[in-house]
Amino acid sequence: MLRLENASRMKPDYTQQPAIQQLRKTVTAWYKRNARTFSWRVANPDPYIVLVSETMLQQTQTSRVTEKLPQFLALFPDVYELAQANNATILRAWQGMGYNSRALRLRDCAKAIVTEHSGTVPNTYQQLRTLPGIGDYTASAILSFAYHKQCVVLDVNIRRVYSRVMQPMPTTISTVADSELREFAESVFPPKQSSAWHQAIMDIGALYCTARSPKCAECPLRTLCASAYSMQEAVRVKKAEPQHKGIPNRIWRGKVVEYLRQTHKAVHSNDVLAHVHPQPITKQDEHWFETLLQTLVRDSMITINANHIGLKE
DNA sequence: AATCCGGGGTA
DNA sequence: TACCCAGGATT
Repeated sequence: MLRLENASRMKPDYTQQPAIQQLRKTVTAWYKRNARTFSWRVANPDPYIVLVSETMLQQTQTSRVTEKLPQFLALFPDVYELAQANNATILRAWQGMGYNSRALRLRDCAKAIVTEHSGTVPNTYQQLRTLPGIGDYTASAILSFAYHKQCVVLDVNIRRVYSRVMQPMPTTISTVADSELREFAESVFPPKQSSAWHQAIMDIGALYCTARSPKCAECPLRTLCASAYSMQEAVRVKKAEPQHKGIPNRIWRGKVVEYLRQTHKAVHSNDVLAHVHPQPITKQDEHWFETLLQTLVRDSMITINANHIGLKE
């Protein structure tokens, strides 16, 4: 009796087909009833909208994209409109999204799609990967979600869920190596269901199998998961990043761009500095700021003429 | 393989 | 306060 009880609680062996089938059945049934609803998650999405939404979703929570995507699409309803936008227009439309280089790459991507692909988002991995701003995840997401290609999709959520399900993870920050993850990923997603499957895993990763404090007790995969209830909560060691007065330089850059979004004419660099930086301002602060501005020039976000700064047109 | 790149929600 | 997030490009 005790032996039977233990046996029933044994974790599945995902090198065996019955375990795979069990996982597929559980995930699919859960998703059918509990899928999150998003404006970009529709039966046959416009590939252009998938391109825009997946770019926005890079390192960005769904809640923010929910708000910004409709506004962005109202300004740039198709790839041709987006391709024509200048830097300042794109950067203003990107307000509140963060990682502003994404916005410029997305516009450049639209340009390339218009000039090299007759305005149609490519439907092969190789073609997608040559486009600016499209890496492994976004290429796979477009193929799977927009074109219903049967490919593996790996993002931070899916990596985390797969790692925990397939092997006992000692801590909440532990993951399996990518090579092994891909092998597992290839074997688990059900035939013809790449799109729904990968979005289902992302939902479970976002709702239960979270990075910090996973909700194993409520997770639909708790009986099928090698790591359920058994992970030590841990935190990543983060390396130092370039900063000024305790604030990372990327945040200072963001402050400058945000200020220039609102000032529709060029502003003297001293005024920009005064608006983003606490007083008093030393010579060292001024030198640091000049270097910071040069990185924004380098990244095609601003232009400087006679010490007057504006978003790059 | 490391580093850089936003900014807001959350515990 | 610290940590996290549907990554990608560069070096």
